[in-house]
Amino acid sequence: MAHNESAENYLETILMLSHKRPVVRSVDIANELGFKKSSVSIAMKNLREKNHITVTEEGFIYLTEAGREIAEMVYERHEVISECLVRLGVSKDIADEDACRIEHILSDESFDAIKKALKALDK
Amino acid sequence: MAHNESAENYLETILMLSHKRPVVRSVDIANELGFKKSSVSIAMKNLREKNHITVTEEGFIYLTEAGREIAEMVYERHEVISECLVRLGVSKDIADEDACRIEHILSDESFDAIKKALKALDK
DNA sequence: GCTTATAGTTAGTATACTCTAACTCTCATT
DNA sequence: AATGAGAGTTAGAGTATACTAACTATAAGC
Repeated sequence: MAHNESAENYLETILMLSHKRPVVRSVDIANELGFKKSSVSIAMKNLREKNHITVTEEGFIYLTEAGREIAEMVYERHEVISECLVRLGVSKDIADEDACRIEHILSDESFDAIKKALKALDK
Repeated sequence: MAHNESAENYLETILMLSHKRPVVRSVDIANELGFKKSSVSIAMKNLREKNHITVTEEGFIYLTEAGREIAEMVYERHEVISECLVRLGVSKDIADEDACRIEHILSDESFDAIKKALKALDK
């Protein structure tokens, strides 16, 4: 993974918020992540320029195909890593915090290995 | 863990190199990490100011008590995380690379859980 | 003694990311 | 109409980290 940690995190947050609400605005992202709206504004500008999101006149934010792909990949990583830690006895909260950081830096190979191990446990 | 990722990495590298060679110099660290010597020079200055290393007149670098403690903690994390990934089927090289990044951001709780799980496997 | 290689330092640059502060725009209520 | 809340933007600052380029100092070889 390239070092788009910040961008990946924003995309993931947009995806998560879009599951919870009808529309997602900059201010919702700022609240969710605990960032200032100016920071989010700049981040959204960058995501727009990379064609990872589109923003309507009303300020509603939508993922593009490319953006959604990244967001869903990161989200899946989050779920798998968090689940793995919880299985090892880590509390849900801490597992989520750790997953939030690890999801961006883990190699594909390691991710696949963890995913496979979890699947094997489910059988 | 505070965000001393870079400093932690330098300390860990000094510890590793000190296992392989009689003395450790800035240039050895630069070669090991693939950084420019100017970057290492600045990093060593910071570590000196934090009393994590001492540097002799000849330019030999030694960990202080405080520095060694951090280095050994990070090193142990590296070993445990890498071992965990290898057990899941990840190649040694990739496991090492991933461990290098995860070791700085994993919570104590998750680290302990992984360590415990590995120990249980060894029995 | 002079040249070259090796090691270290410093100054200034670049990137990524977030922050504060100040501004605009729109809408609702008085 | 005027005030004020909510949302978004921009400019400028600050931190962390590594880089290039230019410099110093020391040691080795000719």
